[in-house]
Amino acid sequence: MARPRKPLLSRDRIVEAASALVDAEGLDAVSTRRLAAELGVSGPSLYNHFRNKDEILDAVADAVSAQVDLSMFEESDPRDWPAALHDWAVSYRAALSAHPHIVPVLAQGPGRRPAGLRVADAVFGAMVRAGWPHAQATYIGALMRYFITGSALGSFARGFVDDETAYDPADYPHLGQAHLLADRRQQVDEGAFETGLRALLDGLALQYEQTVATGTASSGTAGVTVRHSPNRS
Amino acid sequence: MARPRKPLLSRDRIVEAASALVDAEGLDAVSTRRLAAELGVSGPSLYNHFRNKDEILDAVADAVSAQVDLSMFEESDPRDWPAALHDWAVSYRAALSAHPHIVPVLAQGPGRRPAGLRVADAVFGAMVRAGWPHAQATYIGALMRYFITGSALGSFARGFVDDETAYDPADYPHLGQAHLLADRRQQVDEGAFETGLRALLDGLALQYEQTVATGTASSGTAGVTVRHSPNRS
DNA sequence: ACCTGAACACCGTTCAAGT
DNA sequence: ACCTGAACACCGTTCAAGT
Repeated sequence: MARPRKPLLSRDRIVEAASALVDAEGLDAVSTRRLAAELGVSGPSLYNHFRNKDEILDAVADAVSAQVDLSMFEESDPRDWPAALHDWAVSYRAALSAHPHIVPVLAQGPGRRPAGLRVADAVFGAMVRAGWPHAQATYIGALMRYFITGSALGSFARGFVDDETAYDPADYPHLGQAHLLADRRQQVDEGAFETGLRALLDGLALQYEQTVATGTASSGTAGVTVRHSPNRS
Repeated sequence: MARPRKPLLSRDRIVEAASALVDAEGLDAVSTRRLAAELGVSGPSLYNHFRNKDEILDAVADAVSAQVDLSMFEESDPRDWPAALHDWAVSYRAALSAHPHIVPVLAQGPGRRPAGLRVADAVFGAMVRAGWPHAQATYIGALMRYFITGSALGSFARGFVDDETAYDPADYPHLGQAHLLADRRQQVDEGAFETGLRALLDGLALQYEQTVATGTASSGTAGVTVRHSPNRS
């Protein structure tokens, strides 16, 4: 069985199998031999479709980026940019949370990945339409990505170990044992993400008021359009 | 030379050599054999001092965390918490930027790493002293870490490739070629970090006013103590 | 206690050979 | 064009042996 008349592999099939493997067993479980076996071929076959293993993992990461919803940037009023950013951030985080093991790859800059670049491009375009100067629009895309990928990667939930004896209260007087319970940790992640996202958007709205809204054709000067509730408690 | 009378290795010596190797050639360059060779011993010797390779990399990451300045949380007025958070964030980012290759390890939650936990503990304690409820103080420590590690990890500067043909303007209409120049990229990282940090702190100050300052013994109700300049442009 | 060499079960990648 | 087995130069880790 040297060359079959119909190709056994395709880039899509490889990415699909790699994604499943990453999700099920983590990044370390992906070896070219193991992945090939999962696809019923021998190891070197993969090199007919990808230049190397890193390119496969990049494609897996990009498939996740492709699932990020970008529709809010086209559909809504450009002046609702905080609401659009909010919804986008939530969708982005949801996509990453569904595939936590690939986040380390995805977090390392957009690189050459098309879907990652498409995301960056959409945010930038929407911020420019909202009236932000080009430089600031770029910053916003970057800083939002920092926060979102950082939260998906450095989650409290994954960071701690389920061994209570590992954290001596004498060493960390403020880190109560309560933080170390598994379900409490997930609460921390949710709360920290929501709190941080709200702060980020409120802070950006403040900068918008001070630099963009004043002196442009923008309708009202006060309150901008902070759609997301500024405080929920 | 089976066992020398004076040990050839120590945890510190191993961590030092591993740090140097990571900084010079990246994470992939660190193999137990290579690291051992650098130290003048054979591969398996390392296992007398660390349980496995991951523990070595954890120790390298923790050594970076240990360089983060925490003095601002003890020295300054607790009500100056935004200024303290700001200075801490800058110091944290500087420490990570000096050792970019280990950030992926460090970003994956504080885990068992003592210095990482000490950082989390210091921030939490300072926020509680500033009057934040325990839950919010935890969130602040987590969300700041998200942003800082995210910015160190997903930097624009490292994310792009120095091959102009890789980015067809037809595919990404808003991503101007100017963004793709190496020095421009570093500007983006700096600007995005500063803009994001300012937004984060402004937004948190807003939440502080609305939830903490009102109804407590806090001195003034308006303005809190936003030391960092709210706008520099 | 702390180092060694040998060994085990793996890796990523290249390449000539097959159709 | 697309798959194969063989081969190369590596891995992380275990373990008996040495002092």
